[in-house]
Amino acid sequence: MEPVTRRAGRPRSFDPDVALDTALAQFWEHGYEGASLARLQEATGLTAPALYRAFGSKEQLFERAVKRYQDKQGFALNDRLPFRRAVAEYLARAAREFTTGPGRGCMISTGMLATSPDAHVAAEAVRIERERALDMIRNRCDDALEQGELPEGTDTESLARALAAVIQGMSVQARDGADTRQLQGLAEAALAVIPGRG
Amino acid sequence: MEPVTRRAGRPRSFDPDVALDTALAQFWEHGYEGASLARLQEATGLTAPALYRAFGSKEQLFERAVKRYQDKQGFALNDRLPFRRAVAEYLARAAREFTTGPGRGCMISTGMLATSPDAHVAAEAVRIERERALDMIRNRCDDALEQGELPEGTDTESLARALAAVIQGMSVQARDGADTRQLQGLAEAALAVIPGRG
DNA sequence: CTTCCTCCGTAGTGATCGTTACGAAAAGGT
DNA sequence: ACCTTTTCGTAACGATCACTACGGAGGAAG
Repeated sequence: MEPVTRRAGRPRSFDPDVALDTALAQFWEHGYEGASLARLQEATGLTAPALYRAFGSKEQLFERAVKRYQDKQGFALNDRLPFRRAVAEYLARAAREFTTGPGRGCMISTGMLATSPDAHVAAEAVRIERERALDMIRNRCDDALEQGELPEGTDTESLARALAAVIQGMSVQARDGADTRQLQGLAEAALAVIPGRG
Repeated sequence: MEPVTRRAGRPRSFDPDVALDTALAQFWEHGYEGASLARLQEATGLTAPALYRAFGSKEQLFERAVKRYQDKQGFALNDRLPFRRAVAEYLARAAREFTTGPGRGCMISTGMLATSPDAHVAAEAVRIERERALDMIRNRCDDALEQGELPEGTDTESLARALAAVIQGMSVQARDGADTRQLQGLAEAALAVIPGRG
């Protein structure tokens, strides 16, 4: 009697968990469509049939990867901390983890961003436009600071990035089905990022 | 002499500007990769060679569409308004326009989100996770309100959406190359959305 | 009318997509 | 030894991708 009861049949020649982690990294970095099966095969060192036997389909592999991502990287607002502290830690952790690890950003928030090779030029085009929008916001913040509309010492770079993030988040939520009223409420709440009497 | 000097050769049988608007709507709704050439052909009523003669390539068509989007839908922070008012109008306009028109959301912020048919299941998977994350945040906000950590009458739904938007925006900016320090600054600025003595 | 230029759409191109049929190989059970 | 069960990888599958060669049609110029 073996310590591990092994069912009949030829044993697997690879560890599915390792393969899943590798696939997760690919999905995280390149998005769902950007992580083609060819890429997944090369990254995992497995053949297509091996992946399909282990995970069923690309969709199911992605769903498994999302679950795995939540288990490893996911985190919630700390219930034991005061609310403000909990949010602060939450955002600080995001700032760290979005810029380290296998992929950049959050796999849930931007896991469907196409970054396949042939979408590279198009992705660059919109990235540049986002940069220009951020510059526009930052310049307006600088002007406001100069005109005394913002408290002295205001970090306009961070304020501009926060405002840009609000817009970008509104766009994500609009895609997810949020209606005008919900986004309007979001916008009014987000207005509080502007420092000063208000 | 004609009022409009027309160059030699067979004239175009369609209006490129109309075709561009139609293509823009497709890109806006389905993203770059999701708007396949077959889809663009069906939407515009043009053949593939016609599109290529007029715009060069799919990439160039997309870049033209992005420019057109900026011309039509793009807007800046109003320089003539007080800063806070300008931001308020900016966000309010976003709330309206992200939920109306040809596509949902902002084409610049989320124009690369894959929504092609075969990515639908995967997109739904991460959408559900975003919903769960939003629920988690909203519940924590409700708890905070009950415990007196937030001012009475606080709109927890809007506060939760604003916090979720910050995370989603951080993810976008991380993908765009923002570093940990920049995101940390963003996070600290965004912390001001939490109402109450701070 | 002929020539020239441009646009027209049919009918393909090769590449890549996700997926799988199938025969060989490697284990357990009897 | 033999059968069963499962995994192995080769070699495809049809569909779709972005893209284009090419012969014909429609206008302007000589």
